[in-house]
Amino acid sequence: MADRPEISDSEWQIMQVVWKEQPVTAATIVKQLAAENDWSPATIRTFLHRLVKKGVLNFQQDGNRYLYRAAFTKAKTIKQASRSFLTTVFGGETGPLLTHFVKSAKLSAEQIEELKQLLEEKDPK
Amino acid sequence: MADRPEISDSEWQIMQVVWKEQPVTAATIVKQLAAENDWSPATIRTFLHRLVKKGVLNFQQDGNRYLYRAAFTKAKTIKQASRSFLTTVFGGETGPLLTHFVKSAKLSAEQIEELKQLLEEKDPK
DNA sequence: CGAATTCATTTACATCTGTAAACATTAAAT
DNA sequence: ATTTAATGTTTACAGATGTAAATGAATTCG
Repeated sequence: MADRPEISDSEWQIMQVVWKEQPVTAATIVKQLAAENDWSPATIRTFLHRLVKKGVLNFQQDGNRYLYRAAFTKAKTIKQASRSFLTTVFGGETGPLLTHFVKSAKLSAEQIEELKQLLEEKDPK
Repeated sequence: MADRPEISDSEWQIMQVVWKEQPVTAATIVKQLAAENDWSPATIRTFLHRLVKKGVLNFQQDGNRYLYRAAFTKAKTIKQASRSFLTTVFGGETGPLLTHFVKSAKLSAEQIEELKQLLEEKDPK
């Protein structure tokens, strides 16, 4: 439906750790996600394998283990997922999406200010 | 992974029509989506069937066809999907999500104004 | 060096999705 | 009333996803 490599929900969790820690070993990812998600280490390794197969992760051998790296930037991947979500759930209408999230958000004064600033600078179209 | 009835991308398209037109027949949905998505009528009927089975759609018999109705409001369903997306892609951080969408959005002057207004009224937390 | 441990790869399997044809039932047309 | 058309139900099947054990290869410990 969406763009090239489709990343599932579980795989997103893996990727979040990868982007934060890369280059990263499977062991590190297991340490950070196994408990939190009640995943067995084998499950996490399966996800890593699939992500490599999908071309979302690259790796470099280091002794008997791999050092994984994201094949795409987090920004780029977020952009694709966001576009897809916008289309699917909000019919492509960013206005309503923003309204929804602004209403449901808990924002600090600084964040509110920053967003107002961004809106200020935005030229209407 | 997320909340109760999981709605797939294709199913979302069906639901968008249902919320707009309900009560609605399969024929109407076919008319609106078949061409656009290059789906055969049979495919659309499968989606309808699955949505009923998932409890996302209800129906009422009318002669030999069904009149479908959404079991949940669009607002409620959007809310769940949005929460899920926020968690998965933005790690639950609404601030960055808003920043992202504000930056990528094409907004009319009115929309910008409305959003600034909403932010204005928002008490920081 | 052999044993134990650590990784990655393969295999497994149920459920979900996308996609649609086959079948049965009901309504409409002749 | 019989055929035809419309509509829902069942069946099909490949690929994706969640979940994980079995297997094989490499490394480290004794």
